[in-house]
Amino acid sequence: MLDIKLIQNDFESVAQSLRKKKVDESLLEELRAISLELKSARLVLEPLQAEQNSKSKLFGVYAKEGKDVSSLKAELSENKAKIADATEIVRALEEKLEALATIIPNMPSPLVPEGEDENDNVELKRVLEPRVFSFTPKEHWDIDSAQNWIDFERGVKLAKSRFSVLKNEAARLERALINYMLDFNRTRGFVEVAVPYIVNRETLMGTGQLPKFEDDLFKIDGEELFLIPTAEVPVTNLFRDEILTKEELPLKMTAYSACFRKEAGSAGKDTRGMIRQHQFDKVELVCITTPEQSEAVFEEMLSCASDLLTSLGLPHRHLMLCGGDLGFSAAKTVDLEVWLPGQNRYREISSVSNTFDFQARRAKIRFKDEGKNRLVHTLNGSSLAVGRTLIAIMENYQMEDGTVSIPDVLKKYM
RNA sequence: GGACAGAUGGGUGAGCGGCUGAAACCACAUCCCUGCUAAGGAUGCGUCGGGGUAACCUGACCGAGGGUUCAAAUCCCUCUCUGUCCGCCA
Repeated sequence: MLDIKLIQNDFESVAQSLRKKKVDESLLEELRAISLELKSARLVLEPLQAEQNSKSKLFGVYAKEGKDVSSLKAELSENKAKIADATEIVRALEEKLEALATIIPNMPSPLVPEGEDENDNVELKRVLEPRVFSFTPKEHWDIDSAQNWIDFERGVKLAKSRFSVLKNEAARLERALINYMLDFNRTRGFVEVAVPYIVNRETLMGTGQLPKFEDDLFKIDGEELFLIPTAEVPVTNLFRDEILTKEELPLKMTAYSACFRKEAGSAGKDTRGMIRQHQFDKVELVCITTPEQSEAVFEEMLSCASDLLTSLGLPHRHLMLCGGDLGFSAAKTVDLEVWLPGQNRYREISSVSNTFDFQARRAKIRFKDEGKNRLVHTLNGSSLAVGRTLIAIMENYQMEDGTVSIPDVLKKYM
């Protein structure tokens, strides 16, 4: 959620910033109008409440002293009706404000480049040279070994399209990758946590998936519960409604989880292979920091994910997302794209974002700083999407004879 | 799923329909003492918001939402969650 006060006091800078993200300015204008209306409506209500409070206290005193209270009682009853009207006005405005404030995305950081979509993202750097093949590398589903590793048809039989089954080395590689990534992150100071895969509405509001993106989530029938689209949701919300101490920050956490996404907007995209599934495994990084720490921690997370790819021998590049491609909650995002020789292109495998205080304001995560409560910054990043890492290994480590070799660092995990 | 009990500030935990935003203790912060010493003493200390340069004034909040009342943490209703016992089950 954006800072309503900032919208009231410095509308132009908020509007300017959100233009980068292609936000409809009329929404913002409306939000400001309602917030100001609400302010004046409260100015009507509160003196009435103050009057009611003080006179009700008097009532008690009079009654004890045996004085006549009938005229006072009449006044109070009359005032009570006024309060009811004023309260209704305030309540309705609060509801409107809430509805609007929760669907407006975060402001991009000033460092975020202008741009419409993914074509305007800015490449920051490339790490590792793609391997030169003496044969034409195949896409992962065409590699001979894959016939024995991934069963797409039976995944569909069990659930529906965009589900698959891993077998043999692929199943073991998946498990090895998860363990390797968690251990790697632990050496970088991230504390491992294991969290629920099903969460409630408040939790999803906290990180920004709700109310706007309910269509992207799998909802449990008959319950107000949803399958998590990423471990970012439960891990960040661990501290919802809490006031932390400055000393315990930054909190650096890592979690493995399965992730569930409806992929509502991507019909027909990546239908072949394992790139885009309804269920996938991911190891996530989540950090909670003071505003002063967040930029440095962002860099730590980014290098953690990038070094992980490097340690696996996977060529990749860093992309700074432009305003138009930035997610709802993010102020700044750097994507890591891994080289897929079979597809002959880079594909997203990790995304590291700083949301500044956007999620913290929604989730009410604060810390005590010299007696004052301040909002924390929250950051999240994948490290890495496990299924895509598996694909990347298959395509980058494929041999001419159709087998796949295993990166050295993973051998002890297999 | 059935029966009962409970939900109060960072924690434990009092709370009679008005004098309670809330005792006490712990934790924490600042200061004092250093002949009660792994101690003693003083003061401060909930959250969010409005007004004011400031001292300060003021509204809401005691799981959530309704209701009764001039007045509700306190009474009534609904819901959620937690605990205990029973049932079921990894």
